[in-house]
Amino acid sequence: MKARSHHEDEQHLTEQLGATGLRLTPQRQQVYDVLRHKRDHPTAEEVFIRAKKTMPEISHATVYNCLDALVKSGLARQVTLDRGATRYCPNMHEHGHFHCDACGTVFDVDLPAQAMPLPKGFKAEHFDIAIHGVCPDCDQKK
Amino acid sequence: MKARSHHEDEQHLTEQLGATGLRLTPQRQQVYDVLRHKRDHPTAEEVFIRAKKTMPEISHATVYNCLDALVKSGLARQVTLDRGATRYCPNMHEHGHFHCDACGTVFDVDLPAQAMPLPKGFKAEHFDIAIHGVCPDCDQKK
DNA sequence: CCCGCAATTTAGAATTGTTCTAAATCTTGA
DNA sequence: TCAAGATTTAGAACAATTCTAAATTGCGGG
Repeated sequence: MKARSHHEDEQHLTEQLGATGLRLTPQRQQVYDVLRHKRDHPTAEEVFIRAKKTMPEISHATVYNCLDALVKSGLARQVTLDRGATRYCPNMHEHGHFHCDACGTVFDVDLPAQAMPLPKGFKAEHFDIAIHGVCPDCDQKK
Repeated sequence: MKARSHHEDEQHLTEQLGATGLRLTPQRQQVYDVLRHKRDHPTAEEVFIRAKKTMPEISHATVYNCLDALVKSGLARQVTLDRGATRYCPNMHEHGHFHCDACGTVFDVDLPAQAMPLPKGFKAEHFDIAIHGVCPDCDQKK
């Protein structure tokens, strides 16, 4: 994981958002910071709660707006598992998500960069790989 | 796709449910029939509407219960894409789901049976592969 | 064959997650 | 400085799912 200075970070955000026709606002900065600060795949609600700690006036709708903006600009990914709330992940490196059925934790897992062969004519834009199972910790505790 | 007689079908259902400690009820049969009849990855709501055509008294909660029962027993799979409602798929053959961003259709796509290497200690139970892109039809129309 | 228990279903309320609305605020470029 | 467009806000509205308590069903034992 390459570290990035605050300034570089801001510039990166501005660029990526700009390319999608969006602005960098304090709220979007804040939501992005929340995602980067604790990469535990929080739900929109969790992001809302964390963001409020340093930006108490931020609203629910804004968090959804910001998350959507980040996703559209390629700064974050949605992670959907089961029927629960959608989670968000700022790791844009190619990876999948391992969900531990015992403790609920979601882990990023590297994937072999393999071409996924699709039937003729299908144009893939994006892959989402979710794996369900038991993580090492929970497996041992059994 | 191997055809199955109604009788064989019922026996298969009874067995699979039984192995999970569940009974085969008329409602579960009906929900399963709905899934098998039109394999377009319906949401719980859509299953509810279709099931009511031949079983008008069936309730919302029962449809969720039946779908859960089928999933637990390995007779159907959940398909979660984006933030929308969860969809259901009676195809238990190993496959992934291609979602066309243009027309919204969900296609079953065969996957190469490849071992997905996981970090040490992780025990995988189940893989879910979702692919976003454009289907051949929509790609041509552009 | 009937009984009682546990599983299941039911209607509807409650909860949770997400989107919408209209008004206020902020930017940006002319 | 101003107008136009983007963004944020609070709260209502909507959608998806789960819960609840009561009624029904169906199997195993007597």
